[in-house]
Amino acid sequence: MADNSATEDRNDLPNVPAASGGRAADFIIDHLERRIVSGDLPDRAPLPAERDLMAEFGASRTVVREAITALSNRGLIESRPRFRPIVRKPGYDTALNAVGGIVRHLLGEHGGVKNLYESRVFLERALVREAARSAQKEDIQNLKAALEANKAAIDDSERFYATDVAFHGVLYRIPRNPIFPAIHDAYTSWLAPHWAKMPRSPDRNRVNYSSHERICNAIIERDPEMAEEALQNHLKAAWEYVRVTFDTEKL
Amino acid sequence: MADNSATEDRNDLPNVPAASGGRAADFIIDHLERRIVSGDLPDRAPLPAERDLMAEFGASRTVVREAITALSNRGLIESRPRFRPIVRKPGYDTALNAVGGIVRHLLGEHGGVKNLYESRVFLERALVREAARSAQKEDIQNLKAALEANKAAIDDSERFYATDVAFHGVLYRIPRNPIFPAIHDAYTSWLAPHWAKMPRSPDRNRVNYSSHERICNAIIERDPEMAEEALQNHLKAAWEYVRVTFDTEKL
DNA sequence: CTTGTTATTTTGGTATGACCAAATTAAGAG
DNA sequence: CTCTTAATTTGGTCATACCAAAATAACAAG
Repeated sequence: MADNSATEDRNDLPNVPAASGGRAADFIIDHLERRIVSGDLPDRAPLPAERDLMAEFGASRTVVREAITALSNRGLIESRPRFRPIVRKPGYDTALNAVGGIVRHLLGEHGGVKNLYESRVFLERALVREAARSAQKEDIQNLKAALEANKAAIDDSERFYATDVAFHGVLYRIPRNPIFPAIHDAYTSWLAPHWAKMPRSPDRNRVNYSSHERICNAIIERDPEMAEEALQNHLKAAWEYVRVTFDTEKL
Repeated sequence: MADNSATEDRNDLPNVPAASGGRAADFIIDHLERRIVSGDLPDRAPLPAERDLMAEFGASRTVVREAITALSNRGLIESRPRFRPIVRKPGYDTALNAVGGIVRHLLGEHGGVKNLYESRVFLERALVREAARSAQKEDIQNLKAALEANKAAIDDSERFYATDVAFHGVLYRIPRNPIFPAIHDAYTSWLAPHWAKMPRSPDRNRVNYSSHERICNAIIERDPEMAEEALQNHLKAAWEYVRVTFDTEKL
């Protein structure tokens, strides 16, 4: 029943005005985007079926489909191959996640990994400095707890890695700016493939743990300079370990 | 002439194996992605026509099109409405550019702008500190030049803004890590809409200029502490000016 | 032979309608 | 009330057709 009316509707109800420029999909994209961020389409809710959307917008499936893939690529919806797309309200993590693909490529060339890692060192140096300057009781608490967990995992390299990441994660949470934890997640996920190839051992873990301890102490003693130096040494040492895992190529 | 052969070909030449999972477009996406990063499809070259691509991959236009939009959303190709898509070899800038859409939304809610701005302040504090510690002659030179240009533009608020941005940009280039300039571009473009609404005047410019001068001097004198403080004051003052432009909403 | 104009042909944007296979849901058996 | 099994949605893909804007070829004028 909607078949013949479609061609007619276009003249009467320009539901999808060929918005700015001429792409009809853009209109749908915009509209859905708005409905998602406004919460009208709740997080984790399934997106309306494509056929429903084409009815709602008076557009062809082609266009609806295009809109959906666009939203998907932007991280606003999550679409597994044959399943109904799921609405994903964007967060800082989603944003950084969206660039994952490109970053992965960038890491493949030049000093990609090195650049990324150095930026991380740079940021964390500032973070520990900030921590030493203004960490709250709660932060110190978290730091100590993370350190403790780290210590307890020295003999289990896999668990050690997790607690290692968690320890650094505490640092990113101290400024209480949600952007930083998101960045931390991005760093760990992007660098993970390389870190995975790094040789691990209880011995090595012990060294890392003591570095963490040093950093933690410097923060507790409110010594930014020492904290920064401790962290820099820590990460520089770590770099030497990963570097060898891909020295076959350009470093 | 190609009409009837199409259906036949599918049985003989499965050019597009329903790759991993089931999305045919993924295959094309992967393939093109590879050809782009490998330089086979040179930067700024026009992408082959959709009809050619469907011939090459033995896929329908629908699929080819989907692949193209995906690549476009990932920032690997640039597609203006009715024009031939242009290949864009991804750089760090492309990556950050790809998240622009999401970020713009995040800025709309909560303390979005504040979070972003604070992260910027945080980063730049570290940058000036680093500059004071290890700026090279060339960097100082650039800094001075940028400062000079900034001074000369005090009476032209528009040009002043440009030179202001440029001055800060020099800071991001000092660590010689291409990630930082990209971040700078991202910051300025994301915050631009708010900055544009900020009241400007030669008086205000003069104040900003002298802040820049103070920062520059601290760097030249190799005083990280002073440089950091000068920058922090500078950006904090700027914040007060932008804050009023959107105090109607939640700050 | 360059430059400006006007047909032609490409090419991107959109719409239809049709299939298939996997998902989802409804119906029926145990 | 659970477990199967049919019936129906729904996403993925294809083929085809049109239109309008772009790109290009053809051609006229200076």
